[in-house]
Amino acid sequence: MACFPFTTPQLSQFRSTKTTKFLSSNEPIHFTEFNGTTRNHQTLYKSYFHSISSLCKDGQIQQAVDLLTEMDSKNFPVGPEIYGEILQCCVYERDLFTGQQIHAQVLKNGAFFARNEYIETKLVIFYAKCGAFDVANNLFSRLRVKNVFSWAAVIGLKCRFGLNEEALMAFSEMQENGFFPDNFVVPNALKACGALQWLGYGKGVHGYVVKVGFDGCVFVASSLIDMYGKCGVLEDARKVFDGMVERNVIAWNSMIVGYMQNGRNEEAIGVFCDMRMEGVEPTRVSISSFLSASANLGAIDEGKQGHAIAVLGGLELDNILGSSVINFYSKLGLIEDAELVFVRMLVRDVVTWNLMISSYVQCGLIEKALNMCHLMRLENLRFDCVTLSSILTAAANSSSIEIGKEGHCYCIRNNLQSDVVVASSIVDMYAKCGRIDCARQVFSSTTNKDIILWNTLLASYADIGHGGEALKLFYQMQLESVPPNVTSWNSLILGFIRNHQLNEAKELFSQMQSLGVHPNLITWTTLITGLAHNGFQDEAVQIFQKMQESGIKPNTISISSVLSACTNVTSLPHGRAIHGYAIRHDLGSQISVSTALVDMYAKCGYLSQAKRVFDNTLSKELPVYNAMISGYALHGQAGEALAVYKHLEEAGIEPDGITFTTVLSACSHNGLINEGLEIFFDIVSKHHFRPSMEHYGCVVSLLSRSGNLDEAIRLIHAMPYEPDAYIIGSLLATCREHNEIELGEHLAKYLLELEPDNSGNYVAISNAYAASGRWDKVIKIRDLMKEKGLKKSPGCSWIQIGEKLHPFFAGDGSHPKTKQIHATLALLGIEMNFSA
DNA sequence: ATAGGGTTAG
Repeated sequence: MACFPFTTPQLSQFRSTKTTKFLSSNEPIHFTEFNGTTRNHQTLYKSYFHSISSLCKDGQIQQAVDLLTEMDSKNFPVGPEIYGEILQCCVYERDLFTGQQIHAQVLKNGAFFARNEYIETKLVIFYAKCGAFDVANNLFSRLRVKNVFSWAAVIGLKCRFGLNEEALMAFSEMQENGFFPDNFVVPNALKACGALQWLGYGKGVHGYVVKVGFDGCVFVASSLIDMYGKCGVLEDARKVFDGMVERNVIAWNSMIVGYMQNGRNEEAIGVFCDMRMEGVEPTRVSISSFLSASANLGAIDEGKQGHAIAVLGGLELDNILGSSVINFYSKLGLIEDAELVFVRMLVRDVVTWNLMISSYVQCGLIEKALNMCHLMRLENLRFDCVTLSSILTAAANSSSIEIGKEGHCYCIRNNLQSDVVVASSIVDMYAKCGRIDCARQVFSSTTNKDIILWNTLLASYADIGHGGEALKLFYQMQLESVPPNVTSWNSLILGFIRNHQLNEAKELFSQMQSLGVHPNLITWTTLITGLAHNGFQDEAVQIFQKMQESGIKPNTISISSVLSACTNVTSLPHGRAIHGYAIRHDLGSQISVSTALVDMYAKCGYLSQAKRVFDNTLSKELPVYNAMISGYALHGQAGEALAVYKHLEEAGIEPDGITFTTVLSACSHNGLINEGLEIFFDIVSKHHFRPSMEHYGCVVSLLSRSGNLDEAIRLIHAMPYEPDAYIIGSLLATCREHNEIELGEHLAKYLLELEPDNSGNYVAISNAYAASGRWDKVIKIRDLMKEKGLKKSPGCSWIQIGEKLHPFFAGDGSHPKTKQIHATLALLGIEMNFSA
């Protein structure tokens, strides 16, 4: 029998008026059932109740409990409403412990209380709100009389535990049992629909809302906007939003969030602006969503204004808003600003730290990232999945297997390796550290493989040119019901390109289209780069044009890629046209484009034009210097190459191995012995760089070309590498020029012992003989090769010039370079015959 | 009722 006049948790929304409302109501208080009730008792009871109520209202829960204990010790009868009041206070304070004490007292007082509908409902609500999942559900299932409020409590609980399906099942069940959902449960149901993206169910709830007239409730309307937003149906979200008579800031925020989370960042920013125009004060939610949208668009001015609005509005930088600001600055590469915000934040949680760590990793500042991890530990915060995936990415990008293994071990110890994102990072780390075997092992031991995990391994095989293995994986993923997406296809294509199987790559490209998978910018760029690097320059340019015809706009990477195909005089006009396109689309000053342009003009022999682009490049980075230096080196202008190298040093940019190789080879080809040696010494003493075999090779060739054969040989002995075929070959080449026949024979013998099956060595030896006019030896070497069944590397064949046989990088006529070579020789008036 | 971080392809 219900004995308490109101049992509405809804009234909790009007907490401050509740007790007065009760005391002024005319409803009877049913404590006549207690013995010896008198007028006096009633007054005293009322004053106890009033005191407990006020204490509860002020959150003085312990004092309220003390009064309750006092009543109990005086054997003063306690009515259900007092327990209810204290329980409600426990709900507010999320005080599970005290609530449990009250529950115990209720049980102690016997069946009247324990089986009181009001108290039972309150207990369900109490346990539900305190997140005691099992207790709340058990009590609920044992309720004799369920009502809208207890249903609402368990549905809300299931929602908070992310059990959205269960929540909706309960929502349906309550209706089947004849209860009509009120406007307090509906938002929970809608939230579950949004989380599950169950648009149909959500629309059903919307229908119900309209039917019973809840659509005027801002809570319900905001939830509808959120639900449609989460389901990606922004048009319907907008309709609800536009139809609202009165909008509160949450409705505005839901609309902004909806657009932002669906990648419609411009519209999110638009709604934010409308909101300000209407004079609605943005909250932290509005600003953090606005900042996310700005970050996604790279909208630097908007985002900075958002930060300013937050500051001016006096909004405290809590974890979430602070993280959004940091995210904005770091996504725009403004890492110093992100650091400033981070330092000024008063509280920092694991997300804030993770953001800084991943920002550093993305900027390649591995040391700083690891230092952040260290500081984070000092603040007693534990690494989570996100921290580890950033650390593993750092290890992958710097090929640091030691850090990678440490990260992997940490994951195993802390059970993080079952997270698919972490698993993908581990697989990628091992692959990028050259341990494809470990990558495969981790992949196999991961139970829940998602498409990204499959794609990670696929990309790993592709990267090392194992197209066949990639293809196997591609079939296997389909057998395991993971349909490949465009990224999978891209890796598959890349796998064959890396193995120089261009026809297979092109075949896959058309296959994917006939299967209805649309190539994206990356697919096209992969193909363009592959064609350009394998001698199919013209086709690369054609593919670039086809890409534009298919409506895909090139970005800086695809432009750089196609420019790398325009490196001969025939394709230069295309290159110039693309240069124009880049300028028209404001991409001409992008560093990667400038670099490609410098490279293109330099390779085509237009050095002054290359220099012009180089000089007009504002913030120069190492690659553009390297392109310029190698351009001069290629055309024998060692002096100019050295000048650019000096410029680079003055700019305070640290050269890399490629810089040294180009500048050393320029010196070597032009006999600039002093300059070359000086640079070689600088590599070690000034740049603290370990010279590679290539660097030694350049100096060996520099020394031997200038006649210092003894010095060259001494250097070979002194270097910390076993001499490779290239270095011996370069020495061999100069032996003939200096008539060092005996040394040459020695080197040739060494070369064949070193790699008896490398056809390149036979070519080098034969070239050396050709240089000294020993055509008989050239023929002998060719016969030796035939005897051993060795084939020349693709693109190299014997060319007969007059009576003389030369090994030549000319091919059998099918190689794309053939045409070029044909033209070059024709210019020299040389007629030629190719032989296989 | 609304808000923040990590993984794959050029």
